[in-house]
Amino acid sequence: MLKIYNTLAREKQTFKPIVAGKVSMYVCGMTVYDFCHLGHARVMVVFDMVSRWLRASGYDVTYVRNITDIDDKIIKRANENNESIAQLTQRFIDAMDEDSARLGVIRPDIEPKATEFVEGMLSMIAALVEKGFAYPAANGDVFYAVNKFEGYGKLSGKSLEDLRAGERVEVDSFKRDPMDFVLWKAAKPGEPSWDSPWGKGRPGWHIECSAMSAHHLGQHFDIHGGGQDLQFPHHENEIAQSEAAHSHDGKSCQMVNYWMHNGFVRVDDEKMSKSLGNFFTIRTVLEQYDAEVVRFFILRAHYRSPLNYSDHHLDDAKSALTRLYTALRGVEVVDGAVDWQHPQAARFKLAMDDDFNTPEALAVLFDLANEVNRTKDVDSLHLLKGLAGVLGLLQRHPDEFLQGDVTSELDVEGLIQARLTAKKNKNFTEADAIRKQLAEAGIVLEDTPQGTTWRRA
RNA sequence: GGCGCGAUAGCAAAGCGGUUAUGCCGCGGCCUGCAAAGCCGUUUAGACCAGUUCGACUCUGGUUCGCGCCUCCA
Repeated sequence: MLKIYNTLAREKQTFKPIVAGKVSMYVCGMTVYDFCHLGHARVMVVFDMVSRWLRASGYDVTYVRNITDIDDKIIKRANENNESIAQLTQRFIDAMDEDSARLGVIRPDIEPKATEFVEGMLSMIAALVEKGFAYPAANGDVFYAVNKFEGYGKLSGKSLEDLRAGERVEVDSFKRDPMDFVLWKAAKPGEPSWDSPWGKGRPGWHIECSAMSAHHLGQHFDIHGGGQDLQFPHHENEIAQSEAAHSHDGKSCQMVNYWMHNGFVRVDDEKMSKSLGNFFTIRTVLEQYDAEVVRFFILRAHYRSPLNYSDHHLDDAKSALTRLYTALRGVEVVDGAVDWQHPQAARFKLAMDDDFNTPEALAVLFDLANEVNRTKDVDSLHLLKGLAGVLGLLQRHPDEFLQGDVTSELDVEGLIQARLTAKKNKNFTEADAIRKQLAEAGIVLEDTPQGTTWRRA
């Protein structure tokens, strides 16, 4: 039985889908004005893992991840670059697709773009105004009146009084309450805009997710995910918008049953973020590390824990993954269904069902690798590959992983043959010299009863 | 200031009220011409102070430290 830590309840809860056998899941995706960094990689990989596990558990999953393709930063960046907004966003959507594919992320079923849903947002804003949850201001903006929504703060555990007392509440004279947030922004000269009952403008950030999730998954759906930093205000505001807009006779209806938030990627114990400037883009990291190593690195920590990024940790992950691939080397693995009756598969399932405990699930993989290395047991071998596949790992040919990123000018096979000849002639000095030469090129030789193989260091 | 999360061996990271986590690194052994890989064994744990308990890394309270949200953020 799957248990999920629900931010809304602040505890693990048994997962019960709204419709038996089906799961509707919405995850907040990227604002596409720059390359994705490792923090984005974590969201993509974590919720990819979640959707894979739900599917492996037999659920029919509809996974929606949005693309924010209109906002202040996009407009600013497009102006700076002297390119159109459409050009800019498409460029970074393509880059994002490329990065996520390399990380082994299966594309979400639906990837709606904000600009394609402005109409839906406008009708939702209209409903909010009509029901008294929102008001047009004198400057042409439309604001959400937080004090009209009873449950405001229930996700993030904040109270309006505490929020108002905070030091960093923005002052905006057009708001009735400093905590009110914008649903519709009046267009400034030169900005892209859409017509609306309140004049030309563009949507606020939060409304897009409310409109798109309702359109694709309905007013009430199972799982909503995103980074921890979206908990407040973004997700709090989504709830306020959706539950108020969809309310009937003054009774609000629940938007989401399970809220999931993944932890941050950190650098030197600080959150990796754009504003701090301490971010590493996915593509930069992939210049140095195999994408599967990065995926493994992410899944190695529990999704809610902080994850420190450093070369040392990536090196460590690489060594660990090498161990798993080494166990698969030189043996035929026919892909087949996982036998969930197997004790180790049962252990894996128990771990994954416990709020997606991937570190424990990976420990099962290592125990299986040990079993394979010891006994060459075929069931363990298939299970190792099968279970790893559920996590999107270990699906390449071992040699591709173990030898893949070596680009050597040397004739590796020729040198291996020369060394074997030298060995046969007991000329160990020569044999060791060849091995040293290869080692300096980053190639490690391994003599086995079946012959000599090599891998990159 | 308000709210929340965390502190596990050299590094990373889980479960668990009593029994080997796991990976990397180190050490010893087996294997090997020597290595590598693998196998076997092994050294390093549970921030601090109380309490509950026959027994706590695991539960409770406090202290200290770290991090996050309260502003755009995955």
